[in-house]
Amino acid sequence: MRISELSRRSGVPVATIKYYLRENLLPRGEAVSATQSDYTGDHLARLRLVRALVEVAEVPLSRIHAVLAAVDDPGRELHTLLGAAQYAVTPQFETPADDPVWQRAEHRTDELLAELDWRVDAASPARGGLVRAVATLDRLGSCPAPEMLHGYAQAAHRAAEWDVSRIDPDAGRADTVQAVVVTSALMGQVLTALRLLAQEDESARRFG
Amino acid sequence: MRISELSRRSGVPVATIKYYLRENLLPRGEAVSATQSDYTGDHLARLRLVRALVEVAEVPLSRIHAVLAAVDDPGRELHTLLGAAQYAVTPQFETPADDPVWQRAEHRTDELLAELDWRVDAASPARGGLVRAVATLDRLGSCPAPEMLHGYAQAAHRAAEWDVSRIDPDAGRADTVQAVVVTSALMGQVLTALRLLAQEDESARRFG
DNA sequence: AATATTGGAGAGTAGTACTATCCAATCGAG
DNA sequence: CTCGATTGGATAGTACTACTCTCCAATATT
Repeated sequence: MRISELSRRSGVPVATIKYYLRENLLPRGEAVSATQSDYTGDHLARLRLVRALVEVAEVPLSRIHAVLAAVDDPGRELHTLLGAAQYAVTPQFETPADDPVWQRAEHRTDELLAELDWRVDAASPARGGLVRAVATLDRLGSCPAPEMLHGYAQAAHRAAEWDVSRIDPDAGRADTVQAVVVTSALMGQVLTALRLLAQEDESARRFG
Repeated sequence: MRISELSRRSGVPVATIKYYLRENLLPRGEAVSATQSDYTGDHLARLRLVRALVEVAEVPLSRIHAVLAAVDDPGRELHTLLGAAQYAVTPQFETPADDPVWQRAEHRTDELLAELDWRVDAASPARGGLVRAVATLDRLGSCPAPEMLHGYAQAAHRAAEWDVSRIDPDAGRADTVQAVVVTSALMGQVLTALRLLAQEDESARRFG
């Protein structure tokens, strides 16, 4: 298909598609002539993936690069892909060196992970994000109780079981890889939205 | 305290504090003279709240305005505050009019909410976010199974119970209000991070 | 032959969140 | 009391992201 059809079928303006081509977020179509390239269904699927990550998961383009590199790397093992997808969609930040609040949060986090017996990388961006959130809550005087963190961890574990059970290692690689990325990013939005709705319901039952 | 001390104690540059004063994200200190104002502990707490929402919860300043308006409204009832906090921290977007995928997602969402017997506002931004995420998953060919959505909903409900149980209606109003906002925004980050860590653990156990 | 589309490149734009500079008033150490 | 530092207030400038627009020559379509 030509670029105008790709635009029509995806709903993405031609100018934006050209921008993605320049930024290597979308591979070039096969050149048919000096003024025409042929785009395939794969291009359409890739474009939809990029738009889903940009619009819905709100992943910055710079990190979508990393996601796509992982998706396109044929040598990547399945169990490292999830880590790469997570790494790419998780915001990065620098950790303060000598902050007593931070160190306390780090200690509480590691204690929690040890009690749960979760095998996670100490350098995982998700661990950093958890430490930061706990430290921030602490600083605001709303430090969550250990039981609350455990309750949350159980809820998170339940969701994660569904996520991982969804991965079919025997399916075609390209499909699996995209499913992992999509699950990681978009099911997170689903969980967030469901939590807010559950809050609304629970609050109405108790106080409404 | 003076502005320099407020800056030192919060870690926020003086120029940024001045910017927040201009943008009405922070109330002005009491004027002592033409070149000096007095800032209190309340200013420090407010500043920390704004920074937590900006840095950790990644709420845009425009929406922090709405959060603070809800926090500062003395006539606001408790059970409407959570809604306002949610509304403020949830990204807005326009819904497509005639999109069969969207309508299917909307139908599936309402069915789920009906089965769960959750009493939620049909105009809730969280409901819109859920519909959008489901529609996007569908469009990418990874539409979640109803059982998976139910599993996620149970996980979300478990987290929400902790959130709501944390609200003490008898505590001082200002504290309660801030706790609600903080819980809504920052515990969401905690849940997200815990889900990613649980994925890492679960994936290691199954495939690692 | 006339009109439209394409690939490609470059510059321009809109929005967000600061950050820097300037100024006159005033504060504070010596 | 003097003189450098600080403050409130205003204005302008910056860095970054994600597009969006314009232009061109080479095709493609009618």
